[in-house]
Amino acid sequence: MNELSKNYEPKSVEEKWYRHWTDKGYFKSIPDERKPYTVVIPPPNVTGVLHMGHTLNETVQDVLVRKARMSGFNACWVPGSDHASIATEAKVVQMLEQEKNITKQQLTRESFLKYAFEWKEKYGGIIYNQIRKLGCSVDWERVTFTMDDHYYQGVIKVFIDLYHKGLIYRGARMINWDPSAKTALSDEEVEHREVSSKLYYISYSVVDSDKKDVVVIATQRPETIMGDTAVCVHPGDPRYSHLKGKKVVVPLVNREVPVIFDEYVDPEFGTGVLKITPAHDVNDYNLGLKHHLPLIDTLNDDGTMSGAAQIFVGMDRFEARKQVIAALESAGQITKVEEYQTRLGYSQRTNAVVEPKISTQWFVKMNGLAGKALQAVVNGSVKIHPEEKFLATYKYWLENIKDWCISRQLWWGQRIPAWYDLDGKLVVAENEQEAKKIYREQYSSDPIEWKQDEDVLDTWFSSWLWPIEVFHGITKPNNPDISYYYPGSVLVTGQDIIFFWVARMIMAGEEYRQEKPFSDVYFTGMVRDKQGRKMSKQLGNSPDLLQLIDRFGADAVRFGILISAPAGNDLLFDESALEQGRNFNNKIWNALKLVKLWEGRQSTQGGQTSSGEFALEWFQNRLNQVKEEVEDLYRQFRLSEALKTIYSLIWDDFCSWYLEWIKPAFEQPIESVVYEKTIEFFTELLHLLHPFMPFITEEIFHLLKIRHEDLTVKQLQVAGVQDNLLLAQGELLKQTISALRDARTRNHIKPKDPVRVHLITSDQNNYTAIENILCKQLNTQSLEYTLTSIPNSIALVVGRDQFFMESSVRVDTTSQIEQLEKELEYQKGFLISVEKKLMNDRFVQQAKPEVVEAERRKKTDAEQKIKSIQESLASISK
RNA sequence: GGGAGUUUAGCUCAGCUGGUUCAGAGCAUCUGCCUUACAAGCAGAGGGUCGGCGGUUCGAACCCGUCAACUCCCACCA
Repeated sequence: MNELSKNYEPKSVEEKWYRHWTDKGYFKSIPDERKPYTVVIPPPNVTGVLHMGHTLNETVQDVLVRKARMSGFNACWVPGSDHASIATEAKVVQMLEQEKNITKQQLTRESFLKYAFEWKEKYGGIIYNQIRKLGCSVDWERVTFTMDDHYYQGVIKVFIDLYHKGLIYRGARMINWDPSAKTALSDEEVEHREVSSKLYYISYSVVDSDKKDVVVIATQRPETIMGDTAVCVHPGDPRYSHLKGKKVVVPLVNREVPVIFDEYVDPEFGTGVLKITPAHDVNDYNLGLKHHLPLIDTLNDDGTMSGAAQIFVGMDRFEARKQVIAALESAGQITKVEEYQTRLGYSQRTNAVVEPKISTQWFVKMNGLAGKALQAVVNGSVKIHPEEKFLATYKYWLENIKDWCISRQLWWGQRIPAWYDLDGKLVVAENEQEAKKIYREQYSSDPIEWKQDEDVLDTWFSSWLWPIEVFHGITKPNNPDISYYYPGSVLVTGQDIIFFWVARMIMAGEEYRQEKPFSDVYFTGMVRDKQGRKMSKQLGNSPDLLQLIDRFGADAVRFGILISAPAGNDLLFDESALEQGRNFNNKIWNALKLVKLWEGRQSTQGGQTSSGEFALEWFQNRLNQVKEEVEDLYRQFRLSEALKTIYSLIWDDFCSWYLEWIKPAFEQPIESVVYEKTIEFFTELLHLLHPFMPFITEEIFHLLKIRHEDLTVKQLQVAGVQDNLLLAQGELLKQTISALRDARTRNHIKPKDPVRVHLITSDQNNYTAIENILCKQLNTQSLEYTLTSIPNSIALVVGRDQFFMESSVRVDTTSQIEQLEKELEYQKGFLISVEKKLMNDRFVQQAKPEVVEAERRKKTDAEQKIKSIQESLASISK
């Protein structure tokens, strides 16, 4: 036997096994006669590196996929990455400015895209390397990027299809404008945050009034007054009834605008007068439509004041606000300023304050699509975990959905396949030639100043096809892969993208495959730091995954993140969980070292047969029990529970109890039956743990003995039946050992000090099988049965039996009496409560028979125990 | 304004369809151990009236009501 290192060293092990697995093609999947288990990775954005949220998601997926693979499924996990249009474009622009001093305006579309693809290669590579280091069993031959040629074509195809179905339209609407990225955003890309602001009261003078009459309006955004085209009051507001038919003058620009009346206005708020800026507020826009007001767009695309504003042209809107306030103040037109809490919309990607703006964009009609996606979840065809938490949210969103703005004024993404002529006549087609052909057919002439739409599609307009197009299901709807792998099994993702992505994938699935994209959705929570804060670069609390793997090993990282992650709840990331994982690795490693000591040192006839037998049978049953529990936990997607269960089976039951029970004395041989069985148990434990910690389990699997197979693809055996009596006996044995050890500690008897153990029991047979184990664990020569109590000994009661521990160390009976009395009191109280129950007729009649039976057992048990304790007490007091 | 969730040991959380030998785990704390697998360890211990109040029930951490605190999501009141 070669020397095993003191501690487990993950680095070389992990590298070695990952290469071996991929060399053997274990993670590769092709359709066959087995049932598929399909998982598509939520493609990480190619904007950077994986963070802890990804780590959690990938780990969960890998556990499920590996478990499925070992359970006989044809497991297929598709890796990939997302072009993340706006996020990546913003990063590339930033990089170009900082590193190369190039602005986007200086570049052509083509040269910009070249830089963007270089970026994608670099960061995509980093991400894939991280996935690999983490041990994810993805099929590397299926790597997909959302801008791959086929994928690009698929997206275009869907756009054209929806356009022809009348589900995509183009029009001028009020949209969310990101002045930093200079693009439209969907509603979902806007994050609302509470901020302190001020409410300014501004007086507008009334035209043609005899007296110098004014109306005062309240606004948070004084800089928009240049875009005012009316002021509005409630028709029933007596304070303003005299304004009917009047006009007021917008300050600074001195434009006359009408006073209009609408019940939308809340007379209670502010002064009860609302200024109307239809171009820069959704409500004002709607009122403007209703009352046929003109639009004055006072903002440029970059958020500076436009020529239409007349004043402060070219100045950023926030600076303009200050200037407007100053100007109004010096004109004496600000009557009051109030502190005000409000909610502002921020761009999810650039963090710029979003401006409502009228713009011509492309939209998807959502009603029909949403209905199907709602149905799929409501009728249980797609199951959400944890359901209770997300079902209501999901339903509400789909029932109140608005049309989806899908065009983005960016370069990085699928370019909208629409062509316009000089007059704006448009044709949607796969390519320019096709478009031209259609144009000629429609208008019987060649288009003049023919141009393709400059915009690209929202990233999510490509992501929603992910479960289909990774198998080329859009571009080749009848190919063997899509028919075999679709629909997928489970989608594992963060709850933050339930609307962005999950709901829309279900829509696309129903629309293009007439079937859900997956059966289960497992939502992971958000990973926060120890103090509950979000992980962010600014706080510096987002650890680097590769560094963590380097320090703790991939298995420990997987263990740590998973053990603290109950489904759907946020988890607080703490390195101590990773340490726990690393320690667990060592524990297993050391168990291996122990077992290896016995290699080649077996005897066929040992002296500990009966005990050995008990230990073997007990552990076999315990193993069966846990296997069943774990299987059930998998079904419920309660992975952290499953891991905890296996952890304690290995650490406590296997290492602390079983191995100690069968461990031969120093330098003594082990009985060969016991040895063989132990190897078998160990192997089964590794097998159980493998989905969670693949590297160390594979390594030890091979170190334990020569194998002709690999654990990664070894099929799991179903659990055998369990003998509950034997399991109970095992528990009693543990309890007895602990109680006697406790007595030792309390009486300051060192583990090395020999003791004599006597006991009074009504059933000596209970002890024959475990006698040797007990003696070994208690460091005593033998177990001596007695009928009477032993004076000057430590008396204690375990189960129903009385134990007496004799030692050369002087025994302090007071503490012993105290403890027994405490125990007695508890048992008496317990007995009373049980008796009360049993004397209650309603309980006896109404409770389930098993429950009543259990209570009866508890009663006799308690009575026995009380009797034993009393006897022990009497013997001590003597 | 609407909706959802959380509240159990010092900390982070388990506790499945209500049944006191289930109030539990990990970490932290304390005590004793370098006992030839493991000090990243071993053997023990302490610690909670399960957010407050009320109810249903023979019986509630678990069901219902209510109050309080916290968190998240959604929403166009300037």
